[in-house]
Parts: sequence; C-alpha cells; structure tokens
Amino acid sequence: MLMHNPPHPGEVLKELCLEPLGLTVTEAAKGLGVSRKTLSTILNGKSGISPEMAVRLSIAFNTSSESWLNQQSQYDLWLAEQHRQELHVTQLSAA
Amino acid sequence: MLMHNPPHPGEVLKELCLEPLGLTVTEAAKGLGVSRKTLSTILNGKSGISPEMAVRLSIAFNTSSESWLNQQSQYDLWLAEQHRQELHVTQLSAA
DNA sequence: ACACTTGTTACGTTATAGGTTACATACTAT
DNA sequence: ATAGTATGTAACCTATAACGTAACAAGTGT
Repeated sequence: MLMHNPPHPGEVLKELCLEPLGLTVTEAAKGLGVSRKTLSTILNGKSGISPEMAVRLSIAFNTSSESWLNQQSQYDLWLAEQHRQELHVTQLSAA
Repeated sequence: MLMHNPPHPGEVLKELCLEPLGLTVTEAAKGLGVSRKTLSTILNGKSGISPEMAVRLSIAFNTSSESWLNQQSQYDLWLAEQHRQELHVTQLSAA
C-alpha cells in the first residue's frame, strides 16, 4: 500500500551514518571511493542509491547492502505509484 | 548475504503469471500497455523490471508492486555483490 | 499457402549515475 | 583581512538502460 512519502535514502544516510560519525561529505566520499559530487547529490536527494553504491555503503558502514537498496526501491515505488491511474493497464488475472 | 543466484524476475513473471493464465506475450503486452518488445526482453532476462513496470504488473495481475520491484532489487544486488572486492572502499564505521 | 506468435535487431528518444572542473558561498583559524 | 577548508551546484562529458516503432527470420498451426 505504501501510503506515506518514504524518506529519501540520502536523508537517512546523512542522519544515521555521516552525522553520528562526524564525517564530512568530502571524507565520506573519499572513503566510499566516489566523487564528492556523487555523494553530495545523494545526500541532497538529487540522485538515488544505485546497486553498486549500496554495496559501497555496506562496506564502509558495516551494514547490509539490501537495506540501502530496499530503501531506494520503496522511494522509487512511491513515486511510481503516484501515476497509477495514468497507466493504461487492463486487469489480466481474476480479482 | 545473498549466496545463491536469484532468479531473474522475468522467469518468475512467465511461470507465475503468463503460463498459468495461458496468456501469449502479445496479449499480455497489450494488457500491460507496453510494447511486445518491452515485455519480451523482460521475460527473456534482457532487461529489468522498472518501478513503473512493477506498478503495471501489480494492476494487471492483482499483486503487490513491492514484490516485483524487490525481486528486481535482489537480482541487481546479487550482480553488484559479485564485484565487491573491485570496489575501493575503506571502512568508515567501527567493525 | 496463410496467419499468428515470438525473439531479435536496428534505429531512435529519454533518463540517470558517474566523472572532472569550476564557481560562489560559507565557516574557521590565524 | 586572509588563507584554508567544506559545501552545493552548474556545465560538460560518458555509459547504461528503459522504452518506442519498424522490420525480419523462424517456428507453429490451419
């Protein structure tokens, strides 16, 4: 169902990983092996977490890559569900 | 952890939705509101299930869009995990 | 022979992740 | 004030991917 606007994974990343560890964006980007811009756009909700980025986050922060990618999926799905009625789809299975 | 190669969502779609209902690719594509090629490449593992496609599938087959997109995420993640060591990432949190 | 289904290729468009470079802004310490 | 650092972002590039149409070859069934 997914009724409520899920938070962008970038917010969660900032609040749960960077801030608690006192990491700057520059430092974290270096550790993750990506450019500062790439991390910055994620943190500010301008781009999403790719499968590869999920793996990077799992290594750097000792978490599960699944949790990161699932958060992104929930977010993407919430956006897609907003246009449910504009999709011309007909029922193919029994209700 | 995800040790085993997860099935491509296209296989699941074919076996769990199209075949049980006796639907041809052409019919299903029409019902989903996409081109025959788009559905065909998904069924044959040549392309993935997008968030919008997950919503289409949820409408046509009366399922949850989450389940479709999660299957795709698990698949994408499994692919990404194969290159874990090639990613130059340093530990940022305590082990 | 004819119709239908299918996979696939070729050719487009559009979107997005990622990189580098550069700029303007802010904060901080000297 | 000045130097250093951190940040967001814009411009420009590349690569990948989803999607469309049109066309073809191969298979199947009438």
